[in-house]
Amino acid sequence: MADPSPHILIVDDHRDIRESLARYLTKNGFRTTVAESASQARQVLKAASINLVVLDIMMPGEDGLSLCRHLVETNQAPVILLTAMAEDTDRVVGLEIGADDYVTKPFNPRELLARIRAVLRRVSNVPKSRDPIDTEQLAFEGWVLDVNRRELTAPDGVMVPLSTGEYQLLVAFLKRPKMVLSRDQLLDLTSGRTPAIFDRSIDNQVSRLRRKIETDAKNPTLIKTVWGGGYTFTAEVTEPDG
Amino acid sequence: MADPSPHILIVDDHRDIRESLARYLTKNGFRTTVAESASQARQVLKAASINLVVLDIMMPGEDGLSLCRHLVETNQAPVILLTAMAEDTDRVVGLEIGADDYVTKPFNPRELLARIRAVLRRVSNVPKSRDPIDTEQLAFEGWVLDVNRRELTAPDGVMVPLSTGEYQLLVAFLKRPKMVLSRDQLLDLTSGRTPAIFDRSIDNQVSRLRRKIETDAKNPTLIKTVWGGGYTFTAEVTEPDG
DNA sequence: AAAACCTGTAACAGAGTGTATCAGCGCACC
DNA sequence: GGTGCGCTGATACACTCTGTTACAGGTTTT
Repeated sequence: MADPSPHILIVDDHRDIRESLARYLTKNGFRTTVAESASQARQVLKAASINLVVLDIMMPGEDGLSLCRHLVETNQAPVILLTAMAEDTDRVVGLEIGADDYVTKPFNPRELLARIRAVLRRVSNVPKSRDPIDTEQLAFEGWVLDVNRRELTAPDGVMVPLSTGEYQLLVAFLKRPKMVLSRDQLLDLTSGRTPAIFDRSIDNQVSRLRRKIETDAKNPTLIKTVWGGGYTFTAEVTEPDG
Repeated sequence: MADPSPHILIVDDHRDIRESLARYLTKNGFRTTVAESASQARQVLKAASINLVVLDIMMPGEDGLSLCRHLVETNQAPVILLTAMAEDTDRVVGLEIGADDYVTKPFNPRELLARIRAVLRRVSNVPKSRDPIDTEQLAFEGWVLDVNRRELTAPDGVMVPLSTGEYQLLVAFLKRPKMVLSRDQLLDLTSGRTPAIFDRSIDNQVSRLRRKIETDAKNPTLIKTVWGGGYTFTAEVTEPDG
């Protein structure tokens, strides 16, 4: 499969903007998908592999900034924000949150196109400089996590492959060592799912991850349970390469 | 709650940047304090122990560079400079003065986060806070409490796992050795609950903790009952690591 | 000495947690 | 386009944790 065209997700509650923008981008060689709300966008992001999100800040329901924050934190895709007004506040907040660029409405579609290309060029050129978690490796207690290969090397040299879910869970822990993370937080960080009432999936993933990284699963030392609170990753996290 | 995270001081005259940055860093596990001017920053530096300063160069009143020079000369804390424009001059001057790194606005907060971590790693003199509970371990009468792992090692080398409640209770005692703590105080310190009238939960937790750490539960030597007053932790608490 | 109060802890119940098991789903591989 | 396999969420059940209650002491007050 040789370099398919980038897939852009357009999130805007205005039908006009969504569709004309989609048409314009498609005509310029991108694949596009549209969503009219943040929740719909989350659906799409789960189902399809998205290379970039064009996101309206002002939307009914969940705010664009909130979705943006989620995308950045989970490192799912670069984001270009659409702001209704040229408000410096929005711009600053957006960039602080981690959006890659922003465009003020009404915008020239050619300008947006240029910025999309610029962001895609930037992230493909420097895909590893975005966050320490994206860089080479992480280590804790003698373990080494190869972020690219998604596998662990134990202190005794044994290699442990991780499933996608286990990897995401471990990364969520490594990003926030020594913090107590509730099941809802972890669910959001790993899959972006909305927590159901009787959702024990995080418990299960923790159990599976423990089985792989704890020497004694009955007395876990790395992932501690905080009764009534969630879980904590207790080890010191370092970057052996820098 | 143990909080061993580095303490970052953010100095910027723009409220937006100050606060969103503080929020972002806090969410990523740092303690933060903000200051809107160099003079305010000097106040903070006198009062609190700061591990790193994020400092805007362009500010009304005393210049950021001037404060930076002062910090470097007195060796108080590493500095990361925020420069409004990608001006090479500023960069050179800043680094010559002795700043540890610099970031140009508008900046990606994740980049700043990465640089903060890099600088902290480099100086690696992240001093332990003065609060003994923030350190890795505590010891009393031959016992060693591993704060991160939330477990005890008895003088004879036997490991004793603690439940969350027992751990919190023990920490509450260790933080205030030789003080008489009422049940209400302990309840607040451990769970933050409002004391009910016939609340015997602390009695029970004390009983359970005694069963684990006292050699003779009938004649407790570590946790003494103060009749009509509460409980006291009597042992000397030390920090084996320093 | 009797009454009132305080404390220790066993016993219990309800909520929280670990994990075996299973079914559905996606995906690679014929 | 089947087919098999691994992954993941749901479910169930056993087990743990913790607040409540009850009761047997002990201590103080009257």
